[in-house]
Amino acid sequence: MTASELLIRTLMVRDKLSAEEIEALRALPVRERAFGRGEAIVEAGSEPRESCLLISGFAGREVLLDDGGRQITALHIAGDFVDLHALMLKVMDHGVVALSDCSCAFVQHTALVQLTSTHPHLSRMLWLLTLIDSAVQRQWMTSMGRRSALEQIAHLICELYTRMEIVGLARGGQMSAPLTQTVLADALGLSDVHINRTLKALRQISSLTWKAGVISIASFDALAELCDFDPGYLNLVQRPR
Amino acid sequence: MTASELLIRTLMVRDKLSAEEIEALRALPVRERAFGRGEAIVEAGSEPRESCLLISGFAGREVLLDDGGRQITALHIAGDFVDLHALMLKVMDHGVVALSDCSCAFVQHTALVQLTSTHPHLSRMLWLLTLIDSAVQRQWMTSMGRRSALEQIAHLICELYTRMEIVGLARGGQMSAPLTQTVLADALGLSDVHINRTLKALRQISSLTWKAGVISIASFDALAELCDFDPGYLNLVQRPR
DNA sequence: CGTCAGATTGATATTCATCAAGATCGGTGG
DNA sequence: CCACCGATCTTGATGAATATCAATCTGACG
Repeated sequence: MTASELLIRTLMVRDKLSAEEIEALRALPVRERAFGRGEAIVEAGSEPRESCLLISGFAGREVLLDDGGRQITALHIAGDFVDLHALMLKVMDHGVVALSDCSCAFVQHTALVQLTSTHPHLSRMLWLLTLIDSAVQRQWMTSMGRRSALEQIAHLICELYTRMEIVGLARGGQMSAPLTQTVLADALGLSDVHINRTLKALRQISSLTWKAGVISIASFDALAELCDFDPGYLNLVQRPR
Repeated sequence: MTASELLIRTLMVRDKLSAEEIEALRALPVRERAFGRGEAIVEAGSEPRESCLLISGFAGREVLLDDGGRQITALHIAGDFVDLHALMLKVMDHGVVALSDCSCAFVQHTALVQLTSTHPHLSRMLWLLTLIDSAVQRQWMTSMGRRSALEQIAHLICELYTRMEIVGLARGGQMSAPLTQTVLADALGLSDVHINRTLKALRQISSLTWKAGVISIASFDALAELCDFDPGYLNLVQRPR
């Protein structure tokens, strides 16, 4: 699927778009580029002149520390407008990295600013996307601060599954998730060893499988129950915005 | 200071505003209201029709869990447009609570939407404010996941001091911070007992004082050094946005 | 067959939570 | 003015959660 169609679909999950708006999105000029796993898509400290929409693969935002530690603050999947932030922030306070092989579409900031000027509603919709990112961050913080490692992992899996399902990348309790346990550790703020052990425990109590980059969930509801997952924060409802 | 002047100042830290834009902001109709400490400013699950700008006092965003736990995901001070999120998200996935006595200004969503339609640049500036919130969240996540409790507290103090200084509420190493240790614990994802002990350690190694709601920092630089604080993420620079 | 990244496991140390008990302090009613 | 009260801060003792260090195991792949 092309970048604009992906974006249109992502937006239409949250609100109706007029034919004219859809046209405007289709008219956005994009430059496509592939990244290998581990490659930096946007460097921390840089000042990008374009924003990146993820067409396929997994990407993450990361903050790196002096001592070599890193915190992944967000995971992104196909259809996510990964780097709208740079549009307003100008200087990247974090990096975006490919967690699997990725295909990206870049849109010039000038084109996006133009779009926000001529289409206030689309402007709000893009704003909305970043606000949903914020809501996801709130849930991650809640997990890190107040949920057990087990619940934390379960919650992340529920979130990922829900998001993947929306874009047609998950179904029947199965989804591809080519994430290393170390990546998971950096995302959840835990050590990789602890992730390994907790994952083992989770497999045992919830008949869940995570092998060769594929997660299989026996019962999503049971998993959601376990970690008190409520998808409301993902804003998967059409509403005038 | 009035709500609009506060907002104008907050925005002008990040970009220049035209006289006409300043006029438009001044013309925003606001309704003011006071809240006592502990009072809910915006209820989780509600669907506000107006957004809240903090005129004075401290407020927090909080996510509550089944088991009675809570995670505070953001702290807000005078000048912060606390609840722009509701403008797009419609349903609150979290609550906003007064952490001290607060004075708030509410702006109707209809007025804000109107503003975003007629003033694309102001629209982007409001968007920017929420993106800065996001950047702050990233730092908090980094602290929670990868910094020690000591560094985490130090980092929060550095951030708060920097933000307070901008709006003229801190100077000479002193600022008012009427926050309970329990509030701090809920914000950092730690237990209140642990906060107490770590705070004691921090007082000893960095000649810092926190008494009767007033924080005194002997050397900001030393504190910043301790936790690797870099204010870049707060976007305290004027730039065309 | 060797290599390498990732997963797994064991042993041990550290950090942090929990439970319980004072201590401090501002406010309040008598 | 004083006794009391509740909220907050403080401290100690103990246990659970998690990190760290060090091997070993597995599987893909040249």
